[in-house]
Amino acid sequence: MQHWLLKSEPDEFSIDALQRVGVEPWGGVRNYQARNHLRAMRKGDGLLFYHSSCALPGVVGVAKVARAAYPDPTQFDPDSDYHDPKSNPDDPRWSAVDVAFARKLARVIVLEELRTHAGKLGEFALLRRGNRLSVLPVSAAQWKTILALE
DNA sequence: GCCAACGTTGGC
DNA sequence: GCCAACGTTGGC
Repeated sequence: MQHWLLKSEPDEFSIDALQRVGVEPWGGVRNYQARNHLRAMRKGDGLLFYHSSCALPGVVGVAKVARAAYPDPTQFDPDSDYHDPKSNPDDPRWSAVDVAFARKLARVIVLEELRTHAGKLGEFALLRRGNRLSVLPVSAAQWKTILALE
């Protein structure tokens, strides 16, 4: 099983919102590196759910990949904010996956706390300066370390 | 609201 | 293919 971290702005879509709907299509990603991570996901992969651009940025829950990558329908929807007129329907540029709620953490593991464990976490894209990717790979060791903080 | 990081765009 | 301009992200 592989592991990933998904960022979401809680004002847009929070862990509570994911809990309510159960399964959510994860689309609208318009960055090639993040897209490639989506495409590498397999059904059953573990996901850390991270709240960004908020008062307490940090890991708030665990989710799973419910469906591997498929063409993101929003790229072909002229009414969508994520519409991409340059995407070719015969070779879609953007992908989505389905994300299933697993559980909320007992407490928020805030970014600040993760930084204090930078040594144990090793090379971790989330802790790098200027990190702007919304989908990041997480190693098995990092997964274990982060959840052990809970 | 500020600012650093950095991806994308478009002129040349 | 280079590079300046611009837009977006996200922590603070």
